Amino acid sequence: MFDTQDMRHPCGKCAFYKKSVWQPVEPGSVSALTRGFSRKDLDAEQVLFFQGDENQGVFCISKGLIALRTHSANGSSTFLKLAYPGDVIGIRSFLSNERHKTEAFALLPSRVCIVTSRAANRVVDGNPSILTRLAGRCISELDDCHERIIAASTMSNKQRLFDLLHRLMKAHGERIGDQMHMHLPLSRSDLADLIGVQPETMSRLFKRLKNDGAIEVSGRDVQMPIMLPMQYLTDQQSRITA
Amino acid sequence: MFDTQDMRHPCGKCAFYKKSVWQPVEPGSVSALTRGFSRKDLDAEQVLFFQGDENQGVFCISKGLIALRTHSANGSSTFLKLAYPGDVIGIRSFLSNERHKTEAFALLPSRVCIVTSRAANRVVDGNPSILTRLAGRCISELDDCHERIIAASTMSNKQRLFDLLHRLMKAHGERIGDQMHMHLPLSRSDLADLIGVQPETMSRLFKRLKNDGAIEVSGRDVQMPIMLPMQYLTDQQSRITA
DNA sequence: CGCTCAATTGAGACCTCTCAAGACACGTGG
DNA sequence: CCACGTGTCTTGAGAGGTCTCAATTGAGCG
Repeated sequence: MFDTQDMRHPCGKCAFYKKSVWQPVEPGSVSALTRGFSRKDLDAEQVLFFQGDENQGVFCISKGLIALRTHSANGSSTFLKLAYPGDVIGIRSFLSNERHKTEAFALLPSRVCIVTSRAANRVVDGNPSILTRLAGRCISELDDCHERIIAASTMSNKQRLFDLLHRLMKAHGERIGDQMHMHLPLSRSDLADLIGVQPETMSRLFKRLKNDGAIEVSGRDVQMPIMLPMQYLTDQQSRITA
Repeated sequence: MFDTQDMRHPCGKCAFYKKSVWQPVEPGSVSALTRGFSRKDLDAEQVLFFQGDENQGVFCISKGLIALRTHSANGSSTFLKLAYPGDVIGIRSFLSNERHKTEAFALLPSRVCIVTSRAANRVVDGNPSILTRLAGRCISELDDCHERIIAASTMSNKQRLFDLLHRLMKAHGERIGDQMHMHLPLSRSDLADLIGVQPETMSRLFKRLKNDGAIEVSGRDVQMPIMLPMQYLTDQQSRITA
């Protein structure tokens, strides 16, 4: 058994300690981990690493919201992931020892915990089970990507936007009566890069959802009923609620 | 240094031995590997595993072409990957110990080498470096998925179909004069599931590429010039040829 | 007020979907 | 040999969705 809190372990005080990829480690690895460990606070809009940067370590999100996006040669950009507290980013670049293929920047004021690649390598060498957990995170990412590919080719953009808003609502929303309310952490054109449409189309998708009565919108404030109308339920959601 | 061929290792005779995820292993692990090792020949259309099956092991493709697809509740299906000789499939399900989320079936007569999950676990326990290589395969898959997500949101379907045909041509084509020729290993509706459009649209995309003079088509036989016209070059391709 | 940036709206071209009907190759049985 | 399925692929037509370019609105801010 391992403690769910351990003050000698740099992640000991973290709310995500139980699920940490750096836990459990042998007592001998804790000092190496501690030496290579640091925290960093990010303002909204601040960049954690750029596309093309060398890998400086593995980042675990402690607070806030980090977006991963890539810029293409033609000037367009695509959001690949929204990373929430507990998520680990930079694994791809760390394990493959390649430059970052994505840019990471904060959508909200955030805090990340950093383990330098050198320390991470040392800890992994001493604790192979860490690799299992890192691989597990890769698998989760892969599952997310697969879901997204499937969604992109089987669902309409309107549905996918609603799904996205629904997920954001679960993460950022608060209940007001029988409505859920949130302040969107993304601009319209960020949302467009997430769904894969042009900003103008995003604006029109919002309008259509509004006309359908599925959501209420005012700027970045969004409301939706707690009980979702049938036609907006994803298979997954309907399975859960059924 | 490790031999590129080792007759005691079950993969010793394989053309992909050098890149095998099961190599190098300690001599003591070879016997465990051998005990859990088998080969299987598949006819075209034959299924290797179904969506929802328990993981029976890790599969390495030795010959042929295996497609991974998922069937959704609404009846539509999506191709997630074409796996060529040297590729390893079933890693996701093996590492996460979950049921297969995809169906694997042969598009061409194929041969796969199978390591049972029990043997794979044993070998991994004794050789943590195997995990690094398995994780490396996950990373590659992740990169592929990211590329596909980016392509889906930045390129037209016509361009993406051309890219796909171009990649298939590199894998299956043969040169005839200044043209490349191939027999498509996939039906039109499989191609549609790969690009994410309806079969009718796939047919029309072919027609447009034909009208553009980019390809020549007759049934499943496709020809394209070795020198690609400028507007069909992907950024990646033009970087290579530049 | 005037500037700037984000967001919306309009118009027309183009693309994709759906449903339906035809074309084609390839079997099998008469 | 032909007629007749069967499954794949193609084509047509209309509705609806998306893109592009351009103009407009709206919200901060000096």
